[in-house]
Amino acid sequence: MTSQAADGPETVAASRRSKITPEREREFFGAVLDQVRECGYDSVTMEGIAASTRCSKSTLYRQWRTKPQFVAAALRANRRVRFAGIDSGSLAEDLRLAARAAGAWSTKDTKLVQALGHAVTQDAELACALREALVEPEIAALEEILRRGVERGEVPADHPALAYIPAQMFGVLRARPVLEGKDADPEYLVCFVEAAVLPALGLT
Amino acid sequence: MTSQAADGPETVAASRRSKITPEREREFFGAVLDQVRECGYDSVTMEGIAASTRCSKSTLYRQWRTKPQFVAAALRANRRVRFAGIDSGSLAEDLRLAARAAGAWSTKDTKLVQALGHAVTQDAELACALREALVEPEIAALEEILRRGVERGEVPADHPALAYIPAQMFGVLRARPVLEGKDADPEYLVCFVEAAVLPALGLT
DNA sequence: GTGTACCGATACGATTGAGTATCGGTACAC
DNA sequence: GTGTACCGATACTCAATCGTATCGGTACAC
Repeated sequence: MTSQAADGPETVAASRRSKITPEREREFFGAVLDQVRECGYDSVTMEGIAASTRCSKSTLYRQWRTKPQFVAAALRANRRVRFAGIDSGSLAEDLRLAARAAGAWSTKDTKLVQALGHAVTQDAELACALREALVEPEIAALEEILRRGVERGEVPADHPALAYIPAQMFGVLRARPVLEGKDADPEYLVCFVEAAVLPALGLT
Repeated sequence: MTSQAADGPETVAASRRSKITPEREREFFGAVLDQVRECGYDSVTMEGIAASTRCSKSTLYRQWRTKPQFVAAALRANRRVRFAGIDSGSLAEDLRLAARAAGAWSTKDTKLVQALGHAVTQDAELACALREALVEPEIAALEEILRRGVERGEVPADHPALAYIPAQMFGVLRARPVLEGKDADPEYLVCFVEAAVLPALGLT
């Protein structure tokens, strides 16, 4: 809040460039993502965000030039690795843990992907931000889990099912709400891993 | 099949109730679905459809009361079972055939689902039409395939992987474009079935 | 105390699209 | 020939939203 007074020579400009604190920014970002999840990208309005965060439209347009840029910034700021730090020493257990973690985020993430699904085809920056925020980090983490399993010799490196695991996890996560009207909760995903993924890999 | 929709105070209506022939109607429906796939639901305008089919907005509003009703009608008219008639006598082969068929439709279907993904949460009729057109028929057909396999004794009725097969097929279909930027073509899906689905079921 | 720079409120311009209304033209029934 | 009912064109109403501009207020620098 009080200026980070240990900056460079241009401290004045740097510290007072914007009066919007990181907390305040997170508020904006949280509001816009909530709105997107709830109403869809097209239905979100800058006026609505301004009203719900009790700031003015001017502020939003001053900080971020346009609506897609604003949403993209919110996505990037929300970037997080859902299953970081999973490393139990066993591939099967890692996959179960990953399933559980993915299930825990499933409601919010799926809604976001769903809501942005189309907007993404119209704005390249938005598409990029979505990939960076919700797709690539998780896929990379999953591949890392698989890589370690291979390295430990739990499964052969050229096992044909390996390549499909990320798509399976991702797909089932997104598909269940459509098919069954229920979110893919942790239990569902763990059962899926045990019933389909592990057997396909030849694990227990 | 005949163009008679919901409207008839009986009468000679059968012959001249609407001058719109079934062919003409298919033109409208084709145009609107193409537009939806290409630009998304929100970006589709009744004016645009009218212009691209060289009819007048009045005609569209006379036949279908509102935009969502129009799109829903188009979806229902487009209803088709992608893998009807698959029955090779072997579960593994049936699943391969289903994968091939699903892959063949994947580009158009996935775009449609993607484009309507959000609109569907705002209009119940649209949601219903989408389910009826692109989700339920295929799931039902797939379950029928599985049922026959169970009946033939190829796989036990309570095999835990069975329940996840529809979600997997559907999910992988929708997930690949997001993860790899490529459509899930028939070869990809067949490989998936052979690498992951059949092994999980304990089929060669 | 004075200046600067950002904030919030609000008004504004411009565009766009849904849905309605009007009107002339025309195919078919009788 | 006359009537009916639908079609296409077009003008219109109404509402929403993007993005800009204006203006007063205020926190901080000096």
